Amino acid sequence: MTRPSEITRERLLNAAERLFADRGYEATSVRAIVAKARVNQAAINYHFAGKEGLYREVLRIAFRALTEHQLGHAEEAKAMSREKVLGEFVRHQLRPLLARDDLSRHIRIFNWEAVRPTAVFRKLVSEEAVPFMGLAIDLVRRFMPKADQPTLTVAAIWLIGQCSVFVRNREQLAAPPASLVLDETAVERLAGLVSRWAVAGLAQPA
Amino acid sequence: MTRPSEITRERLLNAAERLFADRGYEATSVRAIVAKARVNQAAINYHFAGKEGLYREVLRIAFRALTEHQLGHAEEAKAMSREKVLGEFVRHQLRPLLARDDLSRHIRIFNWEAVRPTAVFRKLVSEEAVPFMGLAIDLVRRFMPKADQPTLTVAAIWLIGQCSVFVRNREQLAAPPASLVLDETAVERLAGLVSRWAVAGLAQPA
DNA sequence: CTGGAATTCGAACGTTAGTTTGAAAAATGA
DNA sequence: TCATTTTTCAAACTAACGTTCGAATTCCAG
Repeated sequence: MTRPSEITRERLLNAAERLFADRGYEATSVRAIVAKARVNQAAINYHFAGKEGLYREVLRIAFRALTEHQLGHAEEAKAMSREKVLGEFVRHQLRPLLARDDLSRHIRIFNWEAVRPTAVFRKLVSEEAVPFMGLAIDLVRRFMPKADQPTLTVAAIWLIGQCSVFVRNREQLAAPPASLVLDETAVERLAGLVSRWAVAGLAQPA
Repeated sequence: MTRPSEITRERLLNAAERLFADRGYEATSVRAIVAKARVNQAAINYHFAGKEGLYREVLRIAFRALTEHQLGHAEEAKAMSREKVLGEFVRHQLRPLLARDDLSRHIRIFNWEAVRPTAVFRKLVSEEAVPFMGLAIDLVRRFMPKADQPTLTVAAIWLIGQCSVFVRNREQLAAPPASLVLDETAVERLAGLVSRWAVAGLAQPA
């Protein structure tokens, strides 16, 4: 195999990521992707052996980017106070409320998967989610050192959920009756509130 | 208008609710609904003026059922301790983890809407969610009587999110790496944990 | 009964879906 | 440069989608 032209591949991945994040896998058509990527209709089948193959590749990229970002700060976190680490964790989780960047797109793709997981996603998570869960468990363990493993697992998921409810329902929360304003200062204040509540919950006497 | 035959309507609503809950609006085909309901292909258009009209009706029914259940206990809740009310609230929210009943289906339909809200859903929520939000705000107010309205709103959403992360990700949490067991005793224990954490978070000194 | 409205039915409509095809074009290594 | 491979392209394919249609049937008040 000679050196292939990667431009088409890259354009497809970029366009597909945005469309999958916005509309989910099913509602995104191959024609919409190739139009946005400005490549030929048959390009997806040629480069990814079909729509599903393209989606698998997008999922892989999103997952790697997300966990790498989290795991990248694992070392320096050990030197910080547990409250500080938790605050950073919460702030990072709430970031998609503000920006419509890569991180936000990746999380939105996973939101779709939370409703009805695809087979390819299930496989990906079971293979690659272990280190990320380990990170969250290490964090909550600093608040409840005597808890057993199942409780720590539940606590880690619970912590993640503190933020995801705001991220996931962002659109509805901005509308009545909640009418949340989600500018920079509001998100900062929100991060502070959630952090304090989470700390109080985790740090309580057993 | 003479007395119409309601059987077809009822069968359509029942079949559609199940399919919408399982696959979401887009991925559910009209042909799948009429096959499950064992009625004619054209029945949806005749009775509901199209797929969207049927979905609107399903949403209305689900929303009414969900909020009526919550609002039905509003009166007796006033006489209970705030911790007891919150415990009941959490337990009720976690119920879909166990049973695949009406409640579970309704929540799954709303989960789909959380990812990409349809216009009809947005309208429904903005019109009918006010009393439910008021209920949750009343509950958290008993823990933070001095908080202002925006903080109460955030706290109410936060409380709802304590449970929804488990409900929404039920399928993934049962698989590795979390590997949560979700039988009756486990859910009961989970409800206890979440309740205590939520109480600790809300009741902390400002 | 019976006549008119309500409802059901099977077939077809026009569109869009994902994929396949084979020729044209571009890129590559000798 | 040239022979070969890799990549692009426009067009067409089959299948499924939501909806429409007119005839057939069922229902019910008079």
